[in-house]
Amino acid sequence: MKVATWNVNSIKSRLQHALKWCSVAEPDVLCLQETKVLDADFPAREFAALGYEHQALFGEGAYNGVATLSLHPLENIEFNLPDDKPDAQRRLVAATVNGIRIFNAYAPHGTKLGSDKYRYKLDWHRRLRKLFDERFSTDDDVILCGDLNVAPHEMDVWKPTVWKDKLHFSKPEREALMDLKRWGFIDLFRQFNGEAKEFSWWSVFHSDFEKNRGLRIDFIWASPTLAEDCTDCWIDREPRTWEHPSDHAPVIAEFD
DNA sequence: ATGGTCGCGGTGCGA
Repeated sequence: MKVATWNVNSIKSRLQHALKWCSVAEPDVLCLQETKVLDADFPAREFAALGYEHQALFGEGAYNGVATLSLHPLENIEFNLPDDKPDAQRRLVAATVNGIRIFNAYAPHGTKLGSDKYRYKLDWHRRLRKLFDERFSTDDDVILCGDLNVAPHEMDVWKPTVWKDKLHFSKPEREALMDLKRWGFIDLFRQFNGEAKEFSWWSVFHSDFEKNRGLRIDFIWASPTLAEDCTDCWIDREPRTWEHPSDHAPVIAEFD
């Protein structure tokens, strides 16, 4: 089984990229972030035509939004964090596929260090950790994937001296991300790629991708026993080279 | 070293 995550930065703008990539990469489950579309306007038929007829949609009009698309049935679909209000930004959808509980997350950006939105970001990571503490054991088969908007280590940043104390790499953000991971998650990309400097995001400015000035902020994390069943995990930079790309590249994990 | 780009929606803001 293949699980993929991709921040598409508007599914309406990226539909042809997403369909093309799906038909080649053939993920069983595709977790999308920043869909930026109401559920009623999501291009559901286009994905169903490729076999992704099981869909958990959780979108807004212009911002945020997540969607989990699957070749296999999605069970027990849940939205957002337990203590989120009904009108909270739509950033999280969970579903069970083949016995695996998959959380598809779009963490807050944070906007600016020290801002209210920055504090909301740190608190969002904390509340997500709480969800796993309260609801799951590390013996369960759990995946947390998506755009977590923080680069954990220096090797996940193109130039750590430039990014020190910057949004996405500040100490409080890295600590919040590490605390979430310490629930028991294994970073599947790192399980197979050692200290490789590979990135999943480059700014929208073309020169940053051309010069490979990126960050690794998109992840597929798995609980320990599930991580043992993972045979590979990689970042596919190809769609980032296509015309009018998302600023993010997809990440894929394969399981036995 | 600086400034550079999109998406949304119909102007400037968020990323």
